[in-house]
Amino acid sequence: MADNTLTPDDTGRKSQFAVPYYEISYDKFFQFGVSVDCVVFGYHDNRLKLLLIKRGAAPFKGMWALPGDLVYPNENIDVAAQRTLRDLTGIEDLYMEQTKVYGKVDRHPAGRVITTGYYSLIDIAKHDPHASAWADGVYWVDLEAVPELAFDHSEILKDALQLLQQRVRHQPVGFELLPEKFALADLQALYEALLNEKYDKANFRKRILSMNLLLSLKENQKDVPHRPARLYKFDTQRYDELIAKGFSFEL
Amino acid sequence: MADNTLTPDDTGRKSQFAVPYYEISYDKFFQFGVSVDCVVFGYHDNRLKLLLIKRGAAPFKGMWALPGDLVYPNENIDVAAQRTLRDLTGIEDLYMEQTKVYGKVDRHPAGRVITTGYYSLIDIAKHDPHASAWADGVYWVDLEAVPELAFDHSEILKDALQLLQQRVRHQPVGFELLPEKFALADLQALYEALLNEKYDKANFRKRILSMNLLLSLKENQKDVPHRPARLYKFDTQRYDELIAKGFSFEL
DNA sequence: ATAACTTTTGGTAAAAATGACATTAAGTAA
DNA sequence: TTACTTAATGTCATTTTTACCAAAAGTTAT
Repeated sequence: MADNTLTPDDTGRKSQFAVPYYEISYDKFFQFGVSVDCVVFGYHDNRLKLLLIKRGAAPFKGMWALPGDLVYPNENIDVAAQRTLRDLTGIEDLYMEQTKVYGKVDRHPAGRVITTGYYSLIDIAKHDPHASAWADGVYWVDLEAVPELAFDHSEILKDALQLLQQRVRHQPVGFELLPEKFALADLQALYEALLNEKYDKANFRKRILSMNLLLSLKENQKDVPHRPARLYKFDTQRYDELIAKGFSFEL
Repeated sequence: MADNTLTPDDTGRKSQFAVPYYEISYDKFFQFGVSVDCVVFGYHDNRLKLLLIKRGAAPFKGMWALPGDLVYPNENIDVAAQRTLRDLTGIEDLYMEQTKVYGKVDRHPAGRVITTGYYSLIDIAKHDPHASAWADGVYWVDLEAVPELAFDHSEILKDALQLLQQRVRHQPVGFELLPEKFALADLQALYEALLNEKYDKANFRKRILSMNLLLSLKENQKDVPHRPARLYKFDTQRYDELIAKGFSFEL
């Protein structure tokens, strides 16, 4: 727990390692809990969704929260983020990226806990999350309908959303949210949903195709009540080549 | 210190708060040290510089390192970053922004310490750093000449540099590095140094001025052996207005 | 089979942004 | 006054972006 009576001078500490560090007790400084919180975005039915849990225990029992957990003292934090999501939802090997650190003194009622936000994108169809022991359940919630969250999770979400929009514009991350095979109109609808903008269909097509990042498949849409569109898939290999040459994706 | 014999199962812990959190001892989880490390960029003589300290004590005694320190248990981490820089260099109220968290288990020889990187930009002429108690000294080092750093600070620097270039392109942060009043050629030289590119002088001028973010002063350069250029200053108010209208800076 | 309909797909022309370069202006130094 | 240096402005060709049109290709209803 955080010692709220400690002030910087109470330690009598003048400098970090003025004498060999192993001769000094820095116990006062080694009292932090560290956690990770995952902001997982999904996409379905033309809408952006967020993976949330309903807290089954105090504090904030009954409130919605981001999936997160404390980090073990012998665990890398990036690994902890992966583990948290796996334990909670069964989802493995997800691309995750740090957003920010949240380190206010009283952000957690159980003591001094600093947390790192991670954001991730997945194709909902591929992953059916299941509830874990300590959450009543895990749900995909429409982003528009997300209520106030536990802890400072609303702030974490806000920052992650901002990063997402950044990334979507400058890296081809949008493809993470789509099935392997997709039509250009699907991709356009996704970008329009993510960025709250409208694009001309013909021009969007030209822009995307001119990047040479999509492989045209010999396959069309099925079960659509009109002319089916050609399906494409993202060309990872080509993307890596282009990046190596200094290409930078811009929408 | 980190307990390296602890494994996730040793705690017998199944869920974060399955019973009220205050009835459980989570001591095992509250053993982290937390630190901040500052990547401070400065600009002088057309060259980008980095603020470094020479470590006066173990570990990594004698090596170059980023200015950084442990966070107090009752101190917000953003505040800790400001304090560290103030104690070390006398520089106050600096604009600082988080870069990333570094949370590998064995990144610090004194125990389990996770650190947050902060980057900042300053006009060197305005700030003369002075040595503190626990560092031999604080120096501006030419970025090209930065050697291998202590801890994982080289990695922190690499990430901060990447973020800097990002920011420079998409936000008008470059102005932080220049004096209040500057000529367009100064600004151009700065951007060329930051981004390793060359611009056409006339076109750079048009591009920048068309953004309407600079106030033309009724004042010229002094002591130059040729026609002195008009001085400008950054129009913060106008920038805020534009941002409010959804304008986004792009170089 | 054909017509009506819907969406894909390929194209074109105007407008806008970019980039290369030339010219003029305004100061300093001899 | 002249030479010199850099600032500042202007022009123009090229490329990129945008708006919009029309043909093509499938589906559904008749």
